[in-house]
Amino acid sequence: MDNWDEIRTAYQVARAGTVSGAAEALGVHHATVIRHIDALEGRLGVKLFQRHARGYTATEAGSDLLQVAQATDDQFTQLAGRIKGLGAGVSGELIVTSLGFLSSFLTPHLLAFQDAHPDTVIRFLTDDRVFRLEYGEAHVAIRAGAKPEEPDNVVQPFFNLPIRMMASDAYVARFGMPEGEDDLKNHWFVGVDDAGNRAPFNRWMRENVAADGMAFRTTSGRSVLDAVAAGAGIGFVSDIDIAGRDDLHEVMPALDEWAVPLWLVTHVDLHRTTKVQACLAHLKEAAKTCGGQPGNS
Amino acid sequence: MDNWDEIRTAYQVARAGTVSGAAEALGVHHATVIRHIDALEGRLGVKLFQRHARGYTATEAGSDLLQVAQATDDQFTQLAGRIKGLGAGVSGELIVTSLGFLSSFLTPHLLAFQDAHPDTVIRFLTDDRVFRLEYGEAHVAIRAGAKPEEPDNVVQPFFNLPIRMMASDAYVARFGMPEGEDDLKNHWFVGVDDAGNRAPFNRWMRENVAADGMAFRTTSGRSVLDAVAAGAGIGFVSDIDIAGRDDLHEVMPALDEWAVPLWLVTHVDLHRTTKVQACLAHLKEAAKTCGGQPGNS
DNA sequence: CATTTGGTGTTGAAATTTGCACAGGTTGAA
DNA sequence: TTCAACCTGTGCAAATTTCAACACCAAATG
Repeated sequence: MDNWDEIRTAYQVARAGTVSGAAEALGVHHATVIRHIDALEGRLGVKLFQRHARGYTATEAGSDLLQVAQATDDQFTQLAGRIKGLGAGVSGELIVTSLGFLSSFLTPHLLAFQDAHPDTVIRFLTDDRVFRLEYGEAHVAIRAGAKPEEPDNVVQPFFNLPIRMMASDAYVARFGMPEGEDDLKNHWFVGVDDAGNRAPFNRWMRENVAADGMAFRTTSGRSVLDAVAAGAGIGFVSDIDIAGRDDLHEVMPALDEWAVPLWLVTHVDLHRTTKVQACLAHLKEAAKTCGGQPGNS
Repeated sequence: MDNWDEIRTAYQVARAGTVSGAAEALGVHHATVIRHIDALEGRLGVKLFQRHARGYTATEAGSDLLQVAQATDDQFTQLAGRIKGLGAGVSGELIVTSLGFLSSFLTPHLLAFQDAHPDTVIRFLTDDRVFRLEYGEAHVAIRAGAKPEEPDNVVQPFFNLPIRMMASDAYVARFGMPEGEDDLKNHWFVGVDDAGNRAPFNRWMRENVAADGMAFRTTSGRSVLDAVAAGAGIGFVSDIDIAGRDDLHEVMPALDEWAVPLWLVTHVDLHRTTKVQACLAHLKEAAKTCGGQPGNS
């Protein structure tokens, strides 16, 4: 049963009882309607209507079709309403993804967003791997580091996450606080064990701290925080991880170049939906009020 | 939500996951599929799919459409099966109509037909008014008299119903049997009170029996039979009404010209369906075996 | 009884849709 | 790394569909 449009035409004919009426309802010429009916009957091998001078009356087959098509029409109308509402309103599922270390910062704001839009169900995915927007894995992704340049992705600056050089109570008790920038070379450091890591604060560390000053190397950013907290050495910690802890102390004033740029990334196909727009606006507002520096473009 | 074909295209894309796959399934060019999707999305104002190099993946709206369209496709497939079976097989409703006086003859044959085709429900309509095939009031009509010439009706000869000149026991007891054709003018007759009645035996009666010989005039054929049976006079009765009665006696041998031609009439739109054909075949067979004279064309 | 109205059905002309060929991109394997 | 396979996307020509106008018929109307 191909050519659903002909079924729709036949449906209107059955409803109106006349070809002309159906043509008007469909907004096409009545000759078109006649041809559709003829084609459909020809393909089915059954007469759907009995023709007479005053119009068409449905045969059994025609009434059967009328019923089915009636239901279909209702379904499609509802579907169109749902879909349009889906695009226009803020409802349904909203998938946000980011690297794991942003979770503690993002979660409260996402919850606030869900409160503001009760019809939405937010799924917040964090993983080490990068979720691919092209495959519909997420609506909004927060990326860190260099500006993503993937095609079909629209990228907006989120904010620059300040990174500070921190030492824990335990470290200070054992080794004391560095006395200014020149004293740093006499201290132990904790860092990421990845020469290719291009984060600006890591580059700074590689350049300004002797390699034998690295007391502890880890592979994940999360472990750095744990190592710093345990007193293994001085390390770079983001504002997010610092918040609410008083066992960490800033070793020297943070340099702007250390800050990690964060990006809001969406797929071009979904970027214009009001739902995604609402989410982006909410996140940007959150970044503004929570003291992050404005992102660079 | 107009243009159901585009929904069907979108459905196939959602199913296949690629434009090319959908195009192959639909038997159209993949460019056509892309244009359908674009048009549909444009009209809905919502992206149904996310495009990437490996194909299309459905968004929420797309998955919603997939579900609805899946159900629709099933519905239409079932419908097509039903309709095709409806035309091919002998099932469903079969409406037969005739003038009332043929009821006693037709009913047993229609019951036999229904026995032979258990899936059919026969509706046998008899009325004085002529049912109109053009409006779908009946599938098969049995007409009497002159050959119907309505357009869009296909007319086949059924059989010639013999008409006999009969007198009842009661009449013979009072007035005796006419002694040959010449004696008819000395007897009483029962006839239809309608000068315009063009039935051949009525014309014959008007020409060969003095007007004052008409003892009893009625308006319906049924009443003639009752009047003859009651002994009001001699009258013309069809073989159908004579069958099984032994209180009626034939006054003189029936003339061929008295016979009433019967016609099987169907609407051209329904004539080719196997159901109608089966019914016509059955009725013709019944006419042959039940002693009717072959119809004239 | 002529006339008007509202419908079907059919033809050539126009417009839209479709198909084709090719460009450009990505993925995965050699 | 290169290559091959596969998919999307687009300009242009062809084919199909649609439109417009008319003929025609039947029923309603005066």
